[in-house]
Amino acid sequence: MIGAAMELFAERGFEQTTAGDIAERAGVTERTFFRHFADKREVLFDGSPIMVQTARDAILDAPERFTPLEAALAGMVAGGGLLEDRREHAVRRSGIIAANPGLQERELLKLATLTETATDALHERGVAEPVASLAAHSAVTVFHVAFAHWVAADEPPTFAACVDEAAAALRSLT
Amino acid sequence: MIGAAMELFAERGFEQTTAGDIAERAGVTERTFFRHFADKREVLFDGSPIMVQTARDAILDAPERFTPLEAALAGMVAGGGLLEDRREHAVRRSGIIAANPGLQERELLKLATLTETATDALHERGVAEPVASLAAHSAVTVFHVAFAHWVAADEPPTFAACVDEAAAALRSLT
DNA sequence: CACTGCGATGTCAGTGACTGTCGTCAACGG
DNA sequence: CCGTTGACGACAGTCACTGACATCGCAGTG
Repeated sequence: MIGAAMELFAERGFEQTTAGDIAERAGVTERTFFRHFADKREVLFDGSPIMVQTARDAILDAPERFTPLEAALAGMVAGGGLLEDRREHAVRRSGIIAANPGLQERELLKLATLTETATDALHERGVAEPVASLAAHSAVTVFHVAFAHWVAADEPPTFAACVDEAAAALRSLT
Repeated sequence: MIGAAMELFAERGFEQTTAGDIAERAGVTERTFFRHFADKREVLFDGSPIMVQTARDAILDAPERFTPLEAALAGMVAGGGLLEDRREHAVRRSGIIAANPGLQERELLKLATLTETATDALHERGVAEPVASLAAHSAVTVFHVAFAHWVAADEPPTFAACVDEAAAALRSLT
């Protein structure tokens, strides 16, 4: 079903594709489509909960000596690592999202839940406010910038390398 | 029209209010409502472009000696300053948004355009990538955290004070 | 004063995203 | 062999939003 949707979005664009179109190509009913996905946009964000969970686990498993920001960044590297072997898919998906404001909104929401989850994980590590929120926000910002760079690059670098690069730039800010 | 919408959202919630309801209370047609607002959510984000513009101007007007982050933060203080004398409204609005995921999505999108505008303004100041993006992201993060604190506080502090506080915490991260 | 845009609005019909409900059918455990 | 359960199709309904066209008030112009 996700495959059918991505095909159609690539062919005619997101708005020009109706939920019925996707369902038809997938060989099911429109009603069934909405049983699997809360709304038309969700079909592009299927793996998001897994990534968030992975990031959370990595933050909790990070060595104790790590600063809050370092722990949060470790989570981003772990989460982004899931994309490492599906770069093709990630690039196509990212192109579709870039072409539609509504999808960007949804992506922002997913990043926000990543931020919240990271904040909670830092709390569990004993980090207090507002440091936890700021470290989580900063780490997700780094993730965002790193992802953009990783997707745009011709010679694909390691995702972790992109994160390191963006994190270094962040440190140089203050 | 904005007043009518806020009343209804507060009375029965965002989802339980139809565009027709808002139009009726405002004494116009549903069609007219959609001539003034691109969609039902936009009615809560009317002042956003002005705030973004104010922030942009402040970034461009900041003293040359300011670092990129300092300039971006000056923009956030200026933008947030617009809310200073309408705190009541800001608090009610923020409660409505917090109660609805769709509205949070839209708010995130507005923050993203603030980030983009700030990035562009930094570019105009001669700041290069990825520093410009990261400084803008960081400043908007500070804005976000500061705003949440400003809205939640019982004894309302100055918005600028909230920004300073959050910015100090940010600096302590690295 | 009559005439002429023109911008804001009302009216109406239509599309598409979602939702609630009900019936069917196949897998599965007892 | 039978009751349960879960996934699905069928269908009707609501609501967000859009395009097309008619109307109306108002400013400027002769």
